[in-house]
Amino acid sequence: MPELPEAETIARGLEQVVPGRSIRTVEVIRPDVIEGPQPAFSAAVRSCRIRKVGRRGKNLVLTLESPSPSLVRLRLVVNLGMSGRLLLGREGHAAPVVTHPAVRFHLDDDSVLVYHDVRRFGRLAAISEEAYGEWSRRLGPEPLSPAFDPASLMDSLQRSRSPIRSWLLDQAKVAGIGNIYANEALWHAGIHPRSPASDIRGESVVRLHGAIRRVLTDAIDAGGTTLKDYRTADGWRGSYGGSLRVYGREGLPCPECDTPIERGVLSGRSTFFCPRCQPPPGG
DNA sequence: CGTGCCCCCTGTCAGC
DNA sequence: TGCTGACAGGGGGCAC
Repeated sequence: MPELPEAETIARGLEQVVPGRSIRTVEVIRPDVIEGPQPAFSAAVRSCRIRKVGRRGKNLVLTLESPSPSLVRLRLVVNLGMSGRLLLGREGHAAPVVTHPAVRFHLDDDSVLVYHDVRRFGRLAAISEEAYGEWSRRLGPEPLSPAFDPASLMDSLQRSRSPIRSWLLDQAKVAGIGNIYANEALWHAGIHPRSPASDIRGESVVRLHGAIRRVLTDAIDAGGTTLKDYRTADGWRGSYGGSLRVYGREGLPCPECDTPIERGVLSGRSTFFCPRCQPPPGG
């Protein structure tokens, strides 16, 4: 669910308020969302000071500093899965959106950071800087960073025959794109979801690069897309849903040419496209 | 390196 | 009203 724009919105919201605060206690309500042994997780993060809240791909990354033995740095990586939320509230004044708390971080200023997850597909991991580096290296480039440019995108696309929609969902290729923004970017670029990655060349690569950036930045500006579960750290909904051109719009007219939007299934997941603006590969 | 298929889990909605 | 099946933003593992 939450993709890059949603994770970015949450990270920005938390970055404004939580750095400098310490974790007083950790309450693990649903141990299955913890990566690895839960006692080790709790012991690792307890008493840590939060230094920074960032993002890598769709994951939230909190940089923590342990007071003992000697200001050891570790990273709290939060993958929100399909229905995860990170909500900041006041102790004893849980927001009404908190119906399925999985982990509560009680901070030293009477606030609580709640990891909330109905389906519990999300995961929380407390890892060393070294392990974080290894994990991060396995992910593709950040699509909004200078490292992601048309030339390197073209290079990467040439090495795969995967349908482009599947290619975009592969976090090792580009980090942070999920099913909503993959479908949206392909519509903006005029590329069919089943087009083999290596068939995308020249001007199409430039259009795809631009479409990915445009869709992601516009979605960040809108605070993300709330279809159902996603909320900002303050519990607000994202408003990019009104800007979706094809996702979830089967049968509705294409905003560009009025042809009804079609829905297909690719690798078991829905894909939406305009059959006229996004001509199928090979015909 | 691909693909499809299954699983994790809960909630919602359409159809009967 | 209730039951059943399909489906949902993610990702990992499996066989082929």
